Amino acid sequence: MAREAGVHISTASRALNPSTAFIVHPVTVERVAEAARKLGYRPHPLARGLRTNRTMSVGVIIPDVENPLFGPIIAGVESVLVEDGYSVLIGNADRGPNHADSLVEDMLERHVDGLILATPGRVVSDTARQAQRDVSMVLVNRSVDDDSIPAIVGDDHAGIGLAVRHLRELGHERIGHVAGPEWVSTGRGRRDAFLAWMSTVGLEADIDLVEEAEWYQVEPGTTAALALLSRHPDLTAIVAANDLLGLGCYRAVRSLGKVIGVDVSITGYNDMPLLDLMQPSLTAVRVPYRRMGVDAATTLLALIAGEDVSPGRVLLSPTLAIRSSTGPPADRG
Amino acid sequence: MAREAGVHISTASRALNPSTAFIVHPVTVERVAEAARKLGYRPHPLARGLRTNRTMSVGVIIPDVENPLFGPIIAGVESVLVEDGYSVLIGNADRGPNHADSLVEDMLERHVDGLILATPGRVVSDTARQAQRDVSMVLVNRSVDDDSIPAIVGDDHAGIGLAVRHLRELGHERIGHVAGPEWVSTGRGRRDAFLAWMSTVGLEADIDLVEEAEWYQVEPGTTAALALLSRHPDLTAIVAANDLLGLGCYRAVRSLGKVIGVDVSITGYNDMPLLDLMQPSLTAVRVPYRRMGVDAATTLLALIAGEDVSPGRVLLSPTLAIRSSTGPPADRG
DNA sequence: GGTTCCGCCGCAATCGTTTGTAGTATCGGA
DNA sequence: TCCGATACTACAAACGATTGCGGCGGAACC
Repeated sequence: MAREAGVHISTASRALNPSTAFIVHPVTVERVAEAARKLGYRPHPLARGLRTNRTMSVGVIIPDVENPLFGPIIAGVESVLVEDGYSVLIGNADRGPNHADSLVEDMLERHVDGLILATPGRVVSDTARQAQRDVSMVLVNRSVDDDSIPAIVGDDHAGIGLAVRHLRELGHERIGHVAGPEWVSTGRGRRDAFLAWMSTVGLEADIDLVEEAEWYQVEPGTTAALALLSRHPDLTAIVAANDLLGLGCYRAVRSLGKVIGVDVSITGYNDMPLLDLMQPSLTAVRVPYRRMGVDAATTLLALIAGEDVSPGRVLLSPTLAIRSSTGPPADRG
Repeated sequence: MAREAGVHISTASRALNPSTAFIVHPVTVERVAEAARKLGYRPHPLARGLRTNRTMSVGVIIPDVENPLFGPIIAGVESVLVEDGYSVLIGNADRGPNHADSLVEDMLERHVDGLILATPGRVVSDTARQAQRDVSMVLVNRSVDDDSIPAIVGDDHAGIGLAVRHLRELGHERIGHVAGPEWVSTGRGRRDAFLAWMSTVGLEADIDLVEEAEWYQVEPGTTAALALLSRHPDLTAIVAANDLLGLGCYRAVRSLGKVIGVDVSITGYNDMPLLDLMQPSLTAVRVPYRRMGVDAATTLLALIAGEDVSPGRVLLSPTLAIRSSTGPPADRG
């Protein structure tokens, strides 16, 4: 130990710890620091954690690590936590609905100092709810209906507004919506936002203009778009609740012999990578996912530090990446 | 503690530990187990780790978490490690070349039981090299020139072979290669494989048929493809060292007024998501990344368990996803 | 009946820190 | 000279587990 090297025993601990260093003589501090440097001394995190009851680690639970969406969130979270000396434990909840709960329990057993949940759903399990008593917790990219847990989410209302207004400004009047599943927070939120914005821009807010896809994937998107277009053959634009659904709309529109961006404009949501390389490139609402991770980590640190954080949800403003899947409606011949 | 609840002191420890349970009377074991269950007792991992010198955690260092390529690797690693009670600490080395080293040091300070490195480069830093003394270590998706560290990598030779043979069977005879940077292990490896396979299938293995892109991105791909096609206007097919490079070739080919899959066939490498939705969809060599993660974690566990693992590299066989960017060469008019 | 052996359990040290408390030296004031 | 305050520093008890070793009982053997 550095203690042997320098001179004395546990004085070294105080000397090395900035918040207690004032107790020990400056000269001694320097001597200890020197010895520590020379010996390459590193405090043992386990011993320290055992005593202080902190592990300097936080758990991040992701519904599906393979989904490119979560990369930026993880990166954002990691970037700020590492800065403060925390480590990031990741949990991949891809084994069904209650897998997330078991991961939460694992994390609690490991005595993480905080927890960041990105699992979907509009309600949180009892496990998670009571975990909140034991550990600081922040939600990211999802929220709970009663806002009892701090959440960092994209502003879906604003995002859908960007899409709807963009289409309206291009001249579209018959706009439909391919929605995500209702039980997912983003599914219902974006649908409601769509209807609200339709009337805001002076169009008919008819629930019949909405078709719910079974899941956020290409196939269900095609199915939903076909259903929507058969009910309303005169639609000139579709707002999709998700990029993959938007790409699903591509297929539907093509199978009807129409041209994307001319006969029917399409917008996506999230702006995942490679959309700009599609033919045509997909106009999409861009959600600041990295920022989301950064903010989640920041509020988590605040919570851990004991600062009181308002439990509500923080909305991050999206932007619109305008590409070639949207254009003015074709003249009706 | 469960000890108070059950009956006695540290006998509980033995009773709960399967490998020492035989020392204590079966009846006592059951009583302890019962008490532990009732009290919801959980051993404190820090206390245990302090004594046993194991943290039951492993570090995974990724060059860029935002790259969709690494999602499956992480998922694979996580899936097997969690099974054995390990936690996964992730480190995102996106802050330049020596960031990975500092992450390795962080991990060592945390006393991880093992380390999985996915950082690129054909050589490993001194830091990493000497870290190998302190901790079990496995490389994934990269290897070192001297094979001194166990590595799980895709079989690039076989993969390029799939692409070249596929094109050859379609009838192509003038095939070029857009290579990755030489300093990256995959860059050089795939280039060498390309040249080797060209002569294997009875074509001219001319280094002049290879153009090196500056980096694995779309833009450099376009640049390289343009250079290649201006040198060899008669090429009917291009093997790209990477999907993004392949997509870069799309632009180059189009800008020359040629049709992809007809005038010029193109193959990618990695088979990242969404390639099937491109127009045309990109034929690509598919690398089993999840499997790669699984195997890396498995060998790491073997290393940790003290079994001796051959330090060489394990090659995972790729497959070929044939899509519409490749087709028989157009008849020369 | 006494000795040995064996199965089972408890004692106490240990891992490497943090931290409350006690101790020591130095100095100034009376 | 003695006392008290001040300014450090050392002592030792935690934190919660694992583990070598010694003890204690009963059974078996002579």
